[in-house]
Amino acid sequence: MQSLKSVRVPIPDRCSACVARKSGPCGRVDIAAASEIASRSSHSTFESGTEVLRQGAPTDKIGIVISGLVKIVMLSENGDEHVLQLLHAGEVVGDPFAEENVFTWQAATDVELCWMTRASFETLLAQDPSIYRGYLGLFTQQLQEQQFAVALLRGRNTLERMAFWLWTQLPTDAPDGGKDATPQIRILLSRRDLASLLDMSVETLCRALRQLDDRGAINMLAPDLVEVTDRTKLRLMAKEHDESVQDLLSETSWEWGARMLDSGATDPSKTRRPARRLVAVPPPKGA
Amino acid sequence: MQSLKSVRVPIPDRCSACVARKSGPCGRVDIAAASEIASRSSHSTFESGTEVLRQGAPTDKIGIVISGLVKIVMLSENGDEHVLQLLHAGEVVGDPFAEENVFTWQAATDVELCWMTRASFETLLAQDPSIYRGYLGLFTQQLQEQQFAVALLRGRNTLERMAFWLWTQLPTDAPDGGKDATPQIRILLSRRDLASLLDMSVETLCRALRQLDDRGAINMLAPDLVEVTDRTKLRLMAKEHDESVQDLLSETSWEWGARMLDSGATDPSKTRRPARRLVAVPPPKGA
DNA sequence: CGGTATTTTGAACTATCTCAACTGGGGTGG
DNA sequence: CCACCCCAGTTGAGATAGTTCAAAATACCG
Repeated sequence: MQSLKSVRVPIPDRCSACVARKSGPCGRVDIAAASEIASRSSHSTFESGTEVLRQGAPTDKIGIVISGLVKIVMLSENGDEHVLQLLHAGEVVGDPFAEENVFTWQAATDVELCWMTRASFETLLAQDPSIYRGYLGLFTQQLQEQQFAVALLRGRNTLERMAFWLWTQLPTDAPDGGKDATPQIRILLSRRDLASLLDMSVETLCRALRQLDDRGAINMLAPDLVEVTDRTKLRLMAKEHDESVQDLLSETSWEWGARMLDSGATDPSKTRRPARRLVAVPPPKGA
Repeated sequence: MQSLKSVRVPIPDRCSACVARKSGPCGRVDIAAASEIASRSSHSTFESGTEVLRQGAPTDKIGIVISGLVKIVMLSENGDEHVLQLLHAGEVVGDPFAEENVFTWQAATDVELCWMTRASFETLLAQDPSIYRGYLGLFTQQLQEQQFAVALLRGRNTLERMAFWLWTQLPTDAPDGGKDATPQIRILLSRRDLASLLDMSVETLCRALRQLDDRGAINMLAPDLVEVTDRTKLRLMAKEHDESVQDLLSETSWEWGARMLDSGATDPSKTRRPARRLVAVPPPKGA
């Protein structure tokens, strides 16, 4: 609806600088398709806290995050909400293959989105096969992120989850540039949202942060600004032994296959949840 | 490698009775493609507890469950395992789009699988576009199941999770056939696996079952056989108010869009985890 | 049948939640 | 400009769901 009247023009201004061309789906399709997308999409903004798509509503459109943070929320019958996942710039809002939204998408900060109707999307998909590939990638990514969200919660206590989350928020770049520089993390989410994402109460979240501070892993400069004073300590407190995982997480790209957790020690003797103890050494009873 | 030498023969015996033709991916492709699949695939069996695909290993093949139960397991560094999901007949083992397996797949019972190398699979995909569609469906399904697994754990205490899981295991058919017949559920999983799936300790799992029995929702006929004496009570104890959800879960089909939880009451005032309280009524302090 | 593995029960312990009170910044209006 | 309120964040203390450890009961299996 903007000022685009031509068909198959070169990519319009709106898109040329867009994140979706770099890391998002638009970067994976050819020029013609990209300009098709451009002509069928439009931008809009949402204030922090606003509902973007509602659970149970028919899936009539999908969007790409241009800026800000979108949270995926599950509403339960009794009216409370569980934040399941966060979406960053370049990621997709809505589930294009479902008939009805399974979850609610809400703006976690002020958000700018690029919209497309589902009908347009499907037409496009039928027209241009190059989009298929981008699509599969899209899906792979969503699946992986969900898997990651699960991995975040399973087998870690509150402190570990907090540490782990901070660990994932660390800027990925600087093993060389700022080796001993202490990186800072700005927490965009409210305590409530973050607590919900990490599946703990707000109070416990505070205490976890405090403890990380007390133990010297971080330094709280302001409620929403954390300085990571000891990367290694943070990683250890996150029960994260594999240095490489954090890098993986920051790649929001289509490429990141399914590497992720690696290791390999498969002790076939125990499948359990708690994982408080390092390894279950059967107590040498008789001896 | 079996005794198939012809190309494009009609579907071989091995496939004609296969579950994958009904509910699985093979049912969604045309005859030619199906026979291609048949010629490129082969069966094998795994004993209960055996590893089918290993976390971290390159994704060289994928499979379809013919019979038995396969569990998706996440291994953590410290050596313990978390069961994330179960796969039934007709569902897909392995992640065809990832370079490396993110998780481990293990036989939860004795299992029969239909294998195909990833290379074969990709060739096939390139050859026959009808497969694409089935594939997207496949992915959608996997995504949804993961979402469901999350929904299972979030916002429910141990008893509710136990009840909810049993609820999902109820046979879907009988609103008419066996209205007041008390359905029985055979628990194929070991206590340990089930506990891990539901993210609780084995002991807590036992106690939850006991409590469901004591309160009259179920009747434990044997450790692995549960009789559901009161469907409604079970549903209520599962904090599941929507009657239809259970049906959805049993549809292992490609069709099941993204219906699932519905309701709609969005109280924008609270985003939290615990959900013990029904609705957060702000205490009328002054009045 | 005896031995081993699984499931179940019991009782102490603890991580996390809940409730309640306190803090501090930011706006508003007098 | 100050007094006030309001809200998000923080801290404290008691309550509790769920874990852990240990032991008994039951099922499984050659």
